[in-house]
Amino acid sequence: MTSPAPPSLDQVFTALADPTRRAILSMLLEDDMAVTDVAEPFAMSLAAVSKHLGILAVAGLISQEKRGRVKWCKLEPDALREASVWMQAFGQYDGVNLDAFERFLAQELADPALDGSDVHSTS
Amino acid sequence: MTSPAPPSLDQVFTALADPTRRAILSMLLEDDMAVTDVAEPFAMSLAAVSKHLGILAVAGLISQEKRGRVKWCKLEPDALREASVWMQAFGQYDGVNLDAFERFLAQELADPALDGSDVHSTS
DNA sequence: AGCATATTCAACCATATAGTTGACCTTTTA
DNA sequence: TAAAAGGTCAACTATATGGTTGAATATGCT
Repeated sequence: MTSPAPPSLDQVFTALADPTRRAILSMLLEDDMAVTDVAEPFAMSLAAVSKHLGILAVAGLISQEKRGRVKWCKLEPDALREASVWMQAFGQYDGVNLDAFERFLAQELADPALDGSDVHSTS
Repeated sequence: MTSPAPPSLDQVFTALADPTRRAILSMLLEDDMAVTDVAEPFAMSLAAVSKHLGILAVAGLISQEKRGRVKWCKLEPDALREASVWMQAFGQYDGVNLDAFERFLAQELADPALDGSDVHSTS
């Protein structure tokens, strides 16, 4: 078998263009999941979700490892970095909202438990 | 005429998924260009390039202004901000809570002035 | 062994996308 | 005023995409 081609920007951006696939990535952000569990919240067939996962895998955004009869899906954030870097070339994001973003992250990472509904409250 | 809907992540990522459109963005990074000049290096019809530019415009990635018979195309890097920040959440911070992040993003995009940062500072 | 579970495969359908060509409208120029 | 230049529109074609269903393939359980 040939070694897999590195994911292209085409594949990464195409994968990200679908809201179902972005939702899947969000789910995998929290934890690794089996295909069936990924599919559960969606109003579409298991086969359809399986296809979406295949597209995400080809794009390098997730990896899939089969243990027993269960195929585990894992977020692979590295693939996003290439695309992110590409985008940075266009953004003069200097002052925009990265300051606010970093403050958000600081709070988020400091105390993920209290982010229920008042993300920006300081209380 | 209705005010244009703000570009969605769908539209931005879909626009970025095509190599021709990414090449166009690269060209516009250097300078504003007329439609005919944008089309010149591509081995496709002017109409096809015109369509690509329309897709980029709907995604908010470029703006188009008609002066005389010439329509000038200008890069609008701000539209990349939302998508880029969305990606950063995956690329760098494993533990980030996406629900909170989405709320942050919604507020940020709705009213950047409210977040207390010096949004337009020239670093 | 036999059945249930987890996942994919294959065939199919509807719609979207990227491209073409030729006609058309508007603006500039001779 | 007539012709050329800059773009878009409309109709069409081919292919890609996202979804379905039913059958097939493994693996695990009793």
